[in-house]
Amino acid sequence: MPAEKITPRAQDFSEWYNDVIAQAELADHSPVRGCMVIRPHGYRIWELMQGALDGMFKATGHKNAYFPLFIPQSFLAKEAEHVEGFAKEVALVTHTRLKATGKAGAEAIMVDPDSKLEEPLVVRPTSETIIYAMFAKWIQSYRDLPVLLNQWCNVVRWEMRTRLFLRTTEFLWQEGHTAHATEQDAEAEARQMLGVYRKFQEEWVAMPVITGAKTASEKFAGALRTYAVEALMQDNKALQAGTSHNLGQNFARAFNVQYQTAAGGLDYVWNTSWGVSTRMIGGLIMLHGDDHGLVCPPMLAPIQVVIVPIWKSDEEKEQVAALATRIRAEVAQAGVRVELDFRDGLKPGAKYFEWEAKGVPLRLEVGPRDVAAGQVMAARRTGGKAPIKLEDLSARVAAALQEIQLLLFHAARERREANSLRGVTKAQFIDFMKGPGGFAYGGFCGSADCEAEIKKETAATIRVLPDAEFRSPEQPKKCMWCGMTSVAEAVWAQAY
RNA sequence: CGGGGCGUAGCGCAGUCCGGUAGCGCGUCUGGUUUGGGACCAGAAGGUCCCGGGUUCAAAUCCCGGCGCCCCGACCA
Repeated sequence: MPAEKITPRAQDFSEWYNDVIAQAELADHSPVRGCMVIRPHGYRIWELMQGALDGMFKATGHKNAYFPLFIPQSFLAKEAEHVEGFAKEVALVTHTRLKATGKAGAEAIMVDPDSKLEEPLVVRPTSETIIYAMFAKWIQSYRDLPVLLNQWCNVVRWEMRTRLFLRTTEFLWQEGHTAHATEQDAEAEARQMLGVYRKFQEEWVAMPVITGAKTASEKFAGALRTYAVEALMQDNKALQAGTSHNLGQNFARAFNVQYQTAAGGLDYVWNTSWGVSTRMIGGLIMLHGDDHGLVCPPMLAPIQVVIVPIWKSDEEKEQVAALATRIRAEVAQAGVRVELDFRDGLKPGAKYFEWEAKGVPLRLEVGPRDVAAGQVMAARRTGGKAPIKLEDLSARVAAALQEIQLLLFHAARERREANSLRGVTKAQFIDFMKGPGGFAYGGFCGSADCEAEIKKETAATIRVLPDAEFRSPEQPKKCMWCGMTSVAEAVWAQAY
């Protein structure tokens, strides 16, 4: 049965979101403020994301490495914009020991004042500084370039307000860091990785994205230019699902990452950094979920197919078990992540609801009638139920999964387009942001003041200055807000 | 950090205004009957009522002070 899509833009959406996470057993709030416990089912989604992305990074010539969790406080101070961007949200290690006080309860232990560090250590909010400090040691010659590294790790940002997956105090991510001889090389790398993110999100997450550049006020602290992929959620708020930065020579100067050029001169390297995080899981939930719970795109579904056996008598149970076991083996053999739910004492309907809440894309029901007819009943999480003949079962299952994957992508893209408004005027823009919301395309004068005023009045920000492919056929001449000459088309939305 | 809501059994909640035996639903356990869209009957287990003080013969309930969680705002991936 096709589920009604959830109510957009209400507080209901937040409640629904938390409920999906709970019902699907993805994550929990931890006893530590703002932190998240990712449960096995949720973590499996992350592992699948990691596997896919890691393969794409390696295919583009990158290698994995690991850098420390702790960064000397002084490192953070070396790049002026970077300090400003992160200083107000870092966790610090200032002491290295506790000591017993002899008192009872919570006071039984205290920070040992004698263990105070001379220089506090910052728990990494991102690793540019420590990585470029190392690059300075590793890079001497143009022959050492490019350096193309990635690391999978956790980072900590002490945000005021948190939300499972979307903005947690600690989160898991991947951060790529590269060094290049020329600006062109760095620009090409930043662009290439943005393309990798786009491909991953479209093909794996079934998440249509808009690519483009951030304005000065939205760019990464310390970057020359920031590019981003932006998606539209079902409540018509935008989610920044990944970023790629051309850092220019800003960090190279701050950390003295110099190399000898082929011509014999000395020059600073050009850096890029790029990252995606567990936030993408939040995006997946908000993009595809419905009133029945999570809808996992097959490519990232921890369980792609669940087999639910149905029986009455012992004799039927035996026959059904034989068939269910056989088809599990057959489907698993074809590389599909499949689970056979043979729990006794639960009615089939109860199992359906449970697996739907967990987002399993395809359910195969196997009962006495199917045994007799030489078929199984296949119910799609996206709606529709039809028998599948046992011949070619695994091929048909694979085809169904592929269709579901594509259907999710196309449905999401249609929703995005239906909630996009092009060539907006100021009045339309205000109504749009007060009302349904979505992506608003319009002319932008390039002024940060104008940008700030729009944000203040409508809570909308420029998500990207879209790449050519996403721009409107007719380019705006005037800023939709102030009426001055437009320097670029911009896409606005209220955002997570 | 500002505004709002909340904290009682594993989960969801009632009880708090107006102090007087700790309750309900779901889940769990036992037994039986069930099983093609959330099963039913019978029985059972399960609690520092967030923490610390105070008032009172008596506090989940009233008073004071903490802590934590959720939602909205500012900030952010």
